[in-house]
Amino acid sequence: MSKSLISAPVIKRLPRYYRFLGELEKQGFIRISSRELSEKMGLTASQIRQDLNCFGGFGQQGYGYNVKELHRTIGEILGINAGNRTILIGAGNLGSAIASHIDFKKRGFELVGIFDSDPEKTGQIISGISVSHTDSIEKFCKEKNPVCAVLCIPKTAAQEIANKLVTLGIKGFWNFSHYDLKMEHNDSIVVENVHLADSLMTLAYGLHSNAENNV
Amino acid sequence: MSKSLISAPVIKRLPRYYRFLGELEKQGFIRISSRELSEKMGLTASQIRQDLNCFGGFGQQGYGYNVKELHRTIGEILGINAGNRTILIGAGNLGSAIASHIDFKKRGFELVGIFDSDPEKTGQIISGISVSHTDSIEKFCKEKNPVCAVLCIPKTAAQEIANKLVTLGIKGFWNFSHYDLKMEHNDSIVVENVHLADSLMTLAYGLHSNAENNV
DNA sequence: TAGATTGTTAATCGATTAACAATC
DNA sequence: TAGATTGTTAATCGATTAACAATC
Repeated sequence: MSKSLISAPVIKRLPRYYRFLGELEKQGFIRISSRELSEKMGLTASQIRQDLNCFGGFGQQGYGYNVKELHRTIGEILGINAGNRTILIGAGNLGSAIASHIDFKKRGFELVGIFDSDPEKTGQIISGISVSHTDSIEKFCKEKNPVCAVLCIPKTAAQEIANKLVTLGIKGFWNFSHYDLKMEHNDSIVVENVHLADSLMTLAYGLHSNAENNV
Repeated sequence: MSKSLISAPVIKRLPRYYRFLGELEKQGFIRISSRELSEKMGLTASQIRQDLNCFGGFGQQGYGYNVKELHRTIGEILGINAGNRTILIGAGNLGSAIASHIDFKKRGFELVGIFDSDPEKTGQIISGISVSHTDSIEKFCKEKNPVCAVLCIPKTAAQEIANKLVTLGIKGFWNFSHYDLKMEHNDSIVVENVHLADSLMTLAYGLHSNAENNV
């Protein structure tokens, strides 16, 4: 068990801090105060200090934070160097795009296998990896022990495949299947659901409500 | 102006309600109580009743909610039938996948144009639409008046293109560019940032923190 | 040292949950 | 009618913001 002691809102903000600090480092910033960073990010300085202090005192009174050091530290906290071995299931439009477009290495992952149930896709090379048939997942997992799976499959198949993958040792899911995976009674499995359609509908609401109010 | 009176957490939950109700409708449910729905969705019944009552009293005491009717109503609230004319900029891996994979129609959008700065891409057909060169965006907007833009371009180009699109009448952005668009002093523009890399890093954190705690 | 800015505690704000009267 | 379940108000909880003493 042992749920993280850090609250979800804080964790969700970490990648954004990481992103901004990386940018600042590139731009040559050596140090930055919580106030300066808060203005750039559109947060309060208080929140930044509270957030960072969940993990330790990374700043220095009267000086601020060392940009490079803080960037590196947050990367460490996020697990940027974990190299989690990862498989991707479903080499359709979206799956292929995710495989090619996302820099897994930079985010703490290593893409080691791509699978699809369509025999026509088998053998295709995506992002330097040859697509295998889903039938071979079990064998692959036993040999290579991946810990993470990206699901780019229809929602009807998602839960079943996820359950099977858990028995094969998968500990984390990046789920694009328009379905909320349920991993009941199993706190050791982490799931990140990406609901692109939900995101788009939130945008629809924004446009709709603005239009209604003649903004 | 006129910021929505509904809080962001509520709005973000609407698409999920919509999804679950659609599923229930398909499964033949005629009515459902807040308690029953709360169990299926992993929320409290209180929250569901509070959320729905932001928009009106859709239920009936002693009975619950009519599934079909509630589904339809939430769709209406989200603006599922708005048919927002939409252009997509950046026909790379991700852009093409989004264009093909997302059912824009079903979410209140109509994809009417795809643009890329690479002349090699011009003329390619993606999701039934011929890719045009970005140089022609201005002309296109003046003729077709799209209201929404999907940005699948590198982060370095995002802000500049977005600014230009705003002058051409674009009111909403679905932004995949790994960059937080800033539309200052302009409440009439809505932005939905999709940070796939941030999502992946949140997953990295989950795996990392679980591993640390020997879960 | 004086000035700046953190780390941290206390106050506020907002969101979630609980309770219950209204009512189908 | 009696039972069920809503709509809504009140209580609680947690997250954000403000304040300030500690300290570089």
